[in-house]
Formats: sequence, structure tokens, C-alpha cells
Amino acid sequence: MDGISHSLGQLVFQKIREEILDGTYAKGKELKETAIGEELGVSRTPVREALRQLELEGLITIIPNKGAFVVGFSGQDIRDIYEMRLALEGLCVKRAALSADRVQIERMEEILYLADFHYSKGHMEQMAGLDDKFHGLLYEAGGSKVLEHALKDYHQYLCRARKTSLSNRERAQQSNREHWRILEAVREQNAEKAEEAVRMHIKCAIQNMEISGGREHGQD
Amino acid sequence: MDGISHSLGQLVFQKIREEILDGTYAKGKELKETAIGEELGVSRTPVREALRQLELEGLITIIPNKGAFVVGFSGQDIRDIYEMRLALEGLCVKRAALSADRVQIERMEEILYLADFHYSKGHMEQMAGLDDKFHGLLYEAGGSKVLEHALKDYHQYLCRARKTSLSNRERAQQSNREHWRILEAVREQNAEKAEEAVRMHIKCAIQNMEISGGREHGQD
DNA sequence: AAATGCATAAATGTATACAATAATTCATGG
DNA sequence: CCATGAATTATTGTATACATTTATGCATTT
Repeated sequence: MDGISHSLGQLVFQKIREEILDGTYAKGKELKETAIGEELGVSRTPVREALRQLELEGLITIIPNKGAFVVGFSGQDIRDIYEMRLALEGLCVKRAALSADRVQIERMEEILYLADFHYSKGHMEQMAGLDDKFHGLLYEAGGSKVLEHALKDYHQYLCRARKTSLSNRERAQQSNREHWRILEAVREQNAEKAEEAVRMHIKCAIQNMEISGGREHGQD
Repeated sequence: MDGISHSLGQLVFQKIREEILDGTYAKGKELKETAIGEELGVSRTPVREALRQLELEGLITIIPNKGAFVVGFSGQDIRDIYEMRLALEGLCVKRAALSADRVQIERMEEILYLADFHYSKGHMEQMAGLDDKFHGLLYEAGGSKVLEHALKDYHQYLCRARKTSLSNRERAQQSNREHWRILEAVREQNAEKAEEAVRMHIKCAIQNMEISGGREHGQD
């Protein structure tokens, strides 16, 4: 949306964050300020700011006077976050069913049509992006800033798990069918049905992860 | 627990955080790095780190090259966070009922006895602290790092609302009774009952806020 | 040969200096 | 008297310098 005008510190933050979330920086790796700074062509100051933010988010641990170490998520953490999403996204979509306006619904519809198109063409990377967008719109439609903020975080945490999952053609198709079902319920302003659809959607995602990509997250 | 050995930046972070959460820094106030630094006797560097963390948490907004402004929570935000707690804490306590060990249960019991004592003496401030501790132990007993992390955040966000609420003697007593009921269910390893008890507890907290302290949060 | 202790090196924590951008003030012109 | 604009001030963004703490390596000792 607004990829512009961020300060260097924010760019460094997002960069390191991505590299942790997609596994480039493995769990336990020490992040040295000077090294990262040199690599990205900036001084230690913005790097430090980024590291402090990452610690707050729980992605790294900073041991005073020692260093910053990647924590990452264990397989159990991933499952836990899915469960939390199950709870919060259910709440969110119930609210969305009651408060979503026509414009929001149309934008979601647009996303799902696009996703169907890309599915038919076999563009799996695009599907992941559209998945992000659809859920983002759903969070927005919930009408709560704090809830939206939390859900976006969780969604990003699961980014890696989701990518491996959606690269599976079958799962991608099913996922979009579930999206349609959610949207249908929202359009009908049927909160119960919407919540149930979301619960189903996330439960399927969990199940799919357990089967296929469960081993890729370096859980101890 | 471990109030020691934090860096200056972390202290500044916690200080500003508190002042936002208990309303010292009102919504819309601009936080200037030099001013805060002088006030706390530190340079801009740790202050900046703190501000970046606060932005990530959503407590302030940083407009690049302009400044940092307190966002704070509206009355609706407070209600939303209570709802989110309702969902997540229900999840957490279900897990706690299945996985809490004897030591954890005894520690919670200890807290509740202490709370009863302080109630009888009319020490209302102490009650608030014990409420924090009890829920903290409950989160720990849930056995999920990420869930614990999230719930602790939400609990802190509601700190101000809770304080005004627990200063009411009646509510304080009822709250502790509800705590006992939760603990009872956990001890019996009755997940359903525990979840129901938590839902009841939080619903009462919401209700109490709506009646008594709802106007104090400057919702627009 | 293993362990201990000191000296050196390296990394973090903080402060200050410099650069760039936004806000303010004051003067000037209509 | 008000509006406009340039100069000044203030504030943020970044880099560098200094202080402190921790890690490392080598010599010495047992």
C-alpha cells in the first residue's frame, strides 16, 4: 500500500524481519550490529533501532552487553499461532459480517476472482500475495484497529508456513474455495456462518501444515 | 521478577510506556526526543530506541521527519481488547487446565489467599498487583510462549481500566471469587469449566467497566 | 599438559556531531 | 493590516566517537 517514505531504520527492520521469517537467519544465529550495518550500507544506529523492535516482537532475544540472537518459531509456536488466529479471526469475521460495507465486500470479491484466475494459470506465488490481501481486507472489515493489528502480525508470522502450503496446487484451490465461503457468509451478514467458515479455513490450514510442511520449521 | 540489568533504552521504554498507559501522556501529545532525554537524564539515542518500540506496539505514531505522537486507546479499543482477551484467555486457560503442574497451581493458590487477605484489610492497590500476578501465572501455565506474550501485552494495555475497576470494593471481591473459580476448574483439569469461568470473569470485567469507568478513557 | 591470569581485541551501550527536513519568525510588499 | 516569502530555529535522521563490558589468545604456572 504505502511502501514509500520509510526511514532507514524501518527498512532495516523489515529486511531483518523478513530474513528471520523466511529462515535466512536461522534460529540461534547472532546478529552483530556492525556486520549487518556494513552489509546494508548503513551505520549501527538504524540497525540498533531495528534490533530493539525485533526483540519487542519476540523474534530475537537481546542479552545485554552480549548480543542479539534469533529466536524464531518452533513448530509448536506455529501451531499455537494458528490456534490464536482461530480464536481472533473468528471474532474478527463475526464483526465483519455485521459491519462490512459494500465497497469492502467488492474489494474482497475482486481479490478472490483474481486468485481464481491465477490458480487457473498456475501462478502460485501470486496466490500467496492474494491470500495476504484477502485476509488483510477481512481484518479491516472487522472494524477494530487493535484486532486488525494483532491479526496482521500473526498472519505475517505464519508467512513461511503458508507459502510452502500454498505452493501445493490442491491446497491453494481449496483455500480459495474456503475464502469464497467466508465472503459469502459476510455478504449475507451471517456472523455464525462466517465464523464457522473461518474456523474451517484455519483448521484446514493447520491440518495441511501438519501433513506436508511440518518438518521444515526446525522445531526441537 | 527480574527488574535488574536492563539497558537505559529499556528503562526509557518502560517509563514512557507507563506514562502513556496511565494517561500522563495524553492522546495526541507530541513526544520530543530531546525533551524526554533531558527529563530522564539520557541522550537521544536510548529515547529513539524506546520510541521505535512504542510505535511497533501501536502506542504512538511516528511520522517521518515530523515527530512521535501518542495514539493511546479509545473506549472502543478498550472494549475490543477485552473481547480479544475473552477469546485468547479462554484458549489459554483450557490449555492450562490440561497442562498446569502442581507447583504452578500452588503458586496461584498462594496469590489468591494473599488477595483475600488484602481485600479484608482494604488494600486495594495491592489487589491490582495480585490480579496481574494471578493472570501472569495463568498465562504461564498455558504452556505457550507466544500466547503468553500476547496475553501479557493485552493485560498491560488494560492496566488503567482495571485499576479504576478494582478500586471498587465490590468488584474487587467478586473478581477474586471468579479467580478462585478459575483455579478450581484448573485444579480439576476441567477445561470446559475453566474456559467458562474465564469467560464469565472477563465479561464481568467488561460489564463493570461499562457501568463505572467507561467515561474515563477519552473515547471520541 | 591443563588451568589460570593478564593483555589485547571485539562488540555493545551511550553520547555527541553532522546532515536533512520541517516549523517558526520576522521582514517586506501589497 | 494581512499575506507572502526568505532566513532562522528547532527537530528528526544518520553517522561517528568514546566508554564499558565481554570474548579471545597467549604466556605463565602448577
